[in-house]
Formats: sequence, structure tokens, C-alpha cells
Amino acid sequence: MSRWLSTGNNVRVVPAIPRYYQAKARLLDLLGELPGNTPFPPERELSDVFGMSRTTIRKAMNELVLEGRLIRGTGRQGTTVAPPQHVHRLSLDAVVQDLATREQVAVRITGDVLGVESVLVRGDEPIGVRSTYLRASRFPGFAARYDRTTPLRKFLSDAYEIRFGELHPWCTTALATPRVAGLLDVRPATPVLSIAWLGHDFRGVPVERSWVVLRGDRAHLTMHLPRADHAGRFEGSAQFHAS
Amino acid sequence: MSRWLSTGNNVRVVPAIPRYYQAKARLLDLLGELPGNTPFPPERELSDVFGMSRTTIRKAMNELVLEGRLIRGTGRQGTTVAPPQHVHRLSLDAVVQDLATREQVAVRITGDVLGVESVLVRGDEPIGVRSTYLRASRFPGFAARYDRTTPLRKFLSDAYEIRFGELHPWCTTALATPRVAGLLDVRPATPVLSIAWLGHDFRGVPVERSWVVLRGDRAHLTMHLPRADHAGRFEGSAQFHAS
DNA sequence: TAATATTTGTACGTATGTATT
DNA sequence: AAATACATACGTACAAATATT
Repeated sequence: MSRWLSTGNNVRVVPAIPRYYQAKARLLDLLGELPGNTPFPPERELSDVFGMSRTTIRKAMNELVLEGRLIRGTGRQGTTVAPPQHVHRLSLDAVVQDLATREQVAVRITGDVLGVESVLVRGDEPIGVRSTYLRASRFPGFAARYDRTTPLRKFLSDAYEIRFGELHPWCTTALATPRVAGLLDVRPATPVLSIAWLGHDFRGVPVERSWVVLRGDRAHLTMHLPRADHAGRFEGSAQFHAS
Repeated sequence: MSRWLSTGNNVRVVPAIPRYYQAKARLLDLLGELPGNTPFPPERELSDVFGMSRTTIRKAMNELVLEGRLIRGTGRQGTTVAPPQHVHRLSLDAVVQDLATREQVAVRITGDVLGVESVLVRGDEPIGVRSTYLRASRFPGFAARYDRTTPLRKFLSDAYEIRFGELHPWCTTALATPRVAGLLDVRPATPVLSIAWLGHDFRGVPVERSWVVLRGDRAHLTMHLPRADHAGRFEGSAQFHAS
């Protein structure tokens, strides 16, 4: 007979609501009463107070960390209440045109692949990683000529007379790889926002393959949608499909 | 002395690479050799073969599930290799204008808040949830008048003569709440793509508050960015900020 | 500067409920 | 009805990181 059958909580043998989820709700209550940067009770203490195992408490806390409500530090730092964060708003245009503030701009060449990687920052915090891959043979002397401060696409336009055409970026979620996690100062497998696109020149020849990863808890991607024109759009069927 | 000190793997006492991550790499190898829908070895068997605890194996498998590489079923279903999935591409326009295929369109009124919720589907699979909130007093008789098949924004335009202006949707990651998880057929706390916007009429009065959640493993959001015009954009500083 | 206490991170083993074949 | 396999939860142990003494 397992211990949690007799804790006296109104919990059935296997609760319809998992125990870690109940813990999460209680932790959220606690969180709501604490100001930012306050130390949060240690896991063992919460485990004692709630009468749940540390494993269960940790599972609940993990979600709160992923949601950006708690900040974990190793050792005696312990866990602290995340201060109400300003979520940075990055426009799709800034992301694509490389207009956001960058650090650690690195250029790597492997075979015919030219990689340009930079870390996007706001204040002192890393909020994203931007990578662009080009064909090295198409951009001779790039590593030497690129000053690493000019927005990449502008440089390509100016120095190599590339005329870029329109873009169709796509966006999805992903889990941070250990490498990206290190750059973004999050744990591996943290959910991130991933934006990718293929850049063509005005003739339709693919030139650029780019990829941006953003910390979802620190950055929103803002987009623009012009005024809608509904004329002739709808054909009267619920099975109407998006393009 | 814990067991894993003497397993004979080339693993130090606390490995620089966590054990669950080594497991994940091996599982990925295994995965690569199996065709879609093949049964995956049970957790206990992998635990035996790898000489790791089931907890560790599960942690590795959890990430593969989140990444859409494995599909878990309870009971004798077990875990299976996810077939190479077609990732559906949803355009921002289709999401916002409500042009995607919907099911379970529900209208709820609480106080002056009118909520319209629908499940976006592709084939038989739910890929997203779309919610719109309106001021009930601004749309008298909505629940009775709305046929639940016309794209919502078109209906509002036609029936209430709303003239919508341009939009600035924003996009981020989130964790699926239990409710959304149920609708999307994923586990709670699965990372999802969240797209939100405020709809104003042409006078700038806020009319619509909407929110779409997409399964990141099944759907990409596609966007459109017109041809770039760099003239006058860059001012020669790495500190140039995005809007 | 060095030792010590605290707290998180990882990992192990075990037990039992629930769903499915 | 029985076997199988995942889901949840408990308890324990120890390393690493950090703050405090």
C-alpha cells in the first residue's frame, strides 16, 4: 500500500487530476504571493510541506520553469521567483533582415558551405540565435570582407549585388539542442520558437538558407498582416482549405 | 556505491554528457533503422539492454515524443515509431481569417464576453485550437445568427458591417494546458505554437481578441514578407534596434 | 583562503494503477 | 480473464555548484 493513499488529501488512488498538477496549482498560488526575485522554498521543504515526494514537486516546478515563472540556480543559489519579465518583441522583419542587436558574430566555412552565426541579445540577455548558410563559391572573399556589424542581408546586397526577392518564412516550435541551449542560457530541451526561410534572388535562384531560434519565454515574434480583403474568398463550405 | 558506477560503460561518475542524453542518442540511432509504425521496444527492455534505469530511459523517450519521433500508447499498444509526418503548412492569413478547416465550433457567452472556439483539423487529426473573444453587446444576436461554418471574420464583416483594419499578430511558444491538450490529443505541457492578435475596426476601436494554438509537431505557420527595401534602414551601428 | 552547509541535478530501484490487446 | 506496457508516484543516494562561515 503506497503512502499517498493515506495522506488525507482528497485524492483518489489514481487521481483524475495528477498529483504533480495539484502541486503545480498550489505552487502557482504561492508564486502569486511572492514578489520577483524572492527565494522560493527548496524542493525538499515543499516536498515535506505538501506531503509529496521530491520527484513530484520537481515535475511541477519543471513546468513552472519552462513557463518562465521560476528561475532555477544550482547549489545554494536555489530557486527564485522570476520577476515580471518584459517580453521582448522582435519583428519578423528585424529577424530576417538581421536588424536585431547581435553578439558573437562568427563566420565558418566547411566545404562550400559558409555559415554565419550570431547571438541575438537584449540588454545583457541572449534571446535568440541566428544562423545563415550560403554557398561559399557564390560569395568569394566573404570571411575577409564581412565586417560582422552590418546587417547580413544588407551586406550581401551591397557587396555582391544580390537583389533579394520576397520571402515565405515559416515558424514552429522545437526543443533546444544542447548547443543552442548553451548559447541561450537555458536547459537542453527547453521549447523554443524556430523561424526559418529560404532567400532567393530576384531571378528565383536560392541564395540563402537561414534559421532563427528564439527563447519563447523572453521573445515574441511580431508580424504584420495588411487589411483584409474578403472579396471572393469564401466559397460557402466548411471544408474550405488554407493555402 | 550506486550501480551505475560499475556498469562498464565509458561513463565517468557524473558524465559531462548526462546519461539520459546518451540514451537519447542511442534511441535515435535505433529509430533511424526502423520504418514508421513499427513497435518500439518497451521501456523495461531498453532499460535492461542499455543498463540504465527505466526513469532515465523514459526521460530520453519523453523528448523523442515531444519531438514527434515516437508515439506513445497506453497498455499493450506500447510505443511505436512515428511515421514520417507531413507537417501541415498553415498560412498566417488562413489562421487569422479563419479559413482553415474547423470542427466543433462552439459559441459561449459569459457576461459580456462572447467566445467562439473551434478545433482546426487536417484529415482526421486535430492540429490547432482557435479562440476568438468579442464583446457580446457589440454583436447582438450573434449566437443565433452565426451559422458556425462561415469564416468568423467574414461573418462579422457581413452581418455587423465591421471593417477590420490591419493586424499585428504575435507568436510565441507555450505549454499546452490540460484543456487544450485534450482537444489536440497531446499530453499536458506539450510545447505548442501560440499566435495571438487584437483586431481593430478601421477607426482603431478594438473589436476582437483572438488566439490560436497549434501543435508544433504537426503544423508550421507560414508567413509572407515582401521584397526588402534596404534604403535608409541601417545606420551603421551594431546597436541598431528592431522595432 | 579553506572548510562546511545547502540546494539543485541526475540516477537508481520499487510499487501500483490503468489502458489495451 | 490474463498478460503487457505505459503513467504516476515514492524513497534513496550522491555529485556538482554555490553561498556562508
